[in-house]
Formats: sequence, C-alpha cells, structure tokens
Amino acid sequence: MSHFGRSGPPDIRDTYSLLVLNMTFRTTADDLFPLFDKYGEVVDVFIPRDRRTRDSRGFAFVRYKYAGEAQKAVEKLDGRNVDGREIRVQFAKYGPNAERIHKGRIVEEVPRTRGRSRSRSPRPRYRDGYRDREYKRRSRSRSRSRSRSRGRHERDRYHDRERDYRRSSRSPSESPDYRRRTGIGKYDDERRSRSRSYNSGSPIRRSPSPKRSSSPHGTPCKGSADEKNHEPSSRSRSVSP
DNA sequence: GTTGAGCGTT
Repeated sequence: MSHFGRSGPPDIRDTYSLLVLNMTFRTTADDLFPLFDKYGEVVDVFIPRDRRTRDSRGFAFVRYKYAGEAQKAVEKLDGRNVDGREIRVQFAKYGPNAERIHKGRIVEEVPRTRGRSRSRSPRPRYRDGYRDREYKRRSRSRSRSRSRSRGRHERDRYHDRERDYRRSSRSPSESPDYRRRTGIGKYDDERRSRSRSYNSGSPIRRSPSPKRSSSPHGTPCKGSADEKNHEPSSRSRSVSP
C-alpha cells in the first residue's frame, strides 16, 4: 500500500517531514518509499493529489522517525534522479494545520496574528493557493502566473461546471410561473427583464470594461438602445427560455 | 498526451 492504509494524518508529533519537490507527476508514494526507506525509518509517505482529478501535484511528503535519518536522506536523495527527473528533497516548513515546523519537526502550533508576529517579519506567505483559488475561484487578483496549464484547466473546468450548475438549477423565485402566480406586479417583471438584459449570456459575469457597463446618462450601449427599441410587453412574455 | 513553483491527507 502506498498510503500505509491511513486515511488522515497519522502522527506528526514526533516525526520529521520532508518535502520532495521537482518530481514527476507520475511518481507515486510507492516509488519514493524504497528510496527514502533506505536511509532511515520512513513513517509515512504522502503525495498531495488533486481533489477532482486525483492526479499527483508533483511533490510529496516523506516523514521520518528521526531527524538524523531525515537529514541523511535530504543530503543523499536531494538531486537523485527519479523516473527521469531530479527530485528536490528538503525539510518541510509548514504542516497541514499550519503548524510551524522546524527541520520537519513541529515546534509550535499555528501562532495567531499577534505576539510572535511582531517579532518576526511579516513574510508574504505565498499560499496563493490551491485551495483558495478553488473555493474562491478568483481569476482576477491572481496575476501570479505560475502555472499555465494547471491553472487554466482548473479555471475552465470550474467555470463550465458552475455554468452548468447554475443553468440546470433554478430557484422558484426566479421562475416566471412563480412570479406570475405570486402576483408580483408586471413592473417588476419589466425590471427583471431589464436585469436579465444586463446579464444576458453570462449570469455572473460583469462587464470588464467600465465605460460600457456604466452608462448612466448618455452613450447608451447597444443593448440598452436595442432594448428600448423593442417592446417591453413582448419582452415580458418572452422571458421564458 | 500537456504542466514545474511550491508546503500536506477521510
């Protein structure tokens, strides 16, 4: 077994975590275990994988029982050619729960934003993250083009998935039937249709160009002019897709 | 089929 039959973090209390970088995406824990086990007692080998594709991310964590062995493995396996690529072995700095790790060993738990932070420099934590950008799907502020393929694929796939999800599921309050049955005024219907015109096509996408999106008084966009040309009554009835 | 700096698990 690659994961030692474990489901969660076994015991990193007295273990020394090593971070293996620059390894191939096809390298598995089973391939790293014999290599690292030769230089010491390996407690566990874990390779973070994608939550959706379950694909390797290209790095792994190897936990040793003793720091001496870990250090030895770092010096010996650092630069070792694995599967046609030289891996980079170094001590882990952070833990899964953001524990502070010194030499791969947990020194203290995650500190709060006060106290020790003053003493230490507010180093920019580059956890731009994998998780953050998955859940927050921020494709704007993330100008850090670190990876071209992976980020692009993730964003595209998530966009598609969200679009499908939003398209397939619809709240009853947004249903024309519901509005008609509840007896909401038709002016509301017009308002709704106007709102839909702005969102026509992209449900959540906002116009990237400010001059086009905000035209409060003049230079109406094509959509506004077109909308005014059309009859509101017919639009009210043609709200149903 | 791709990718390449990094810090992690049902």
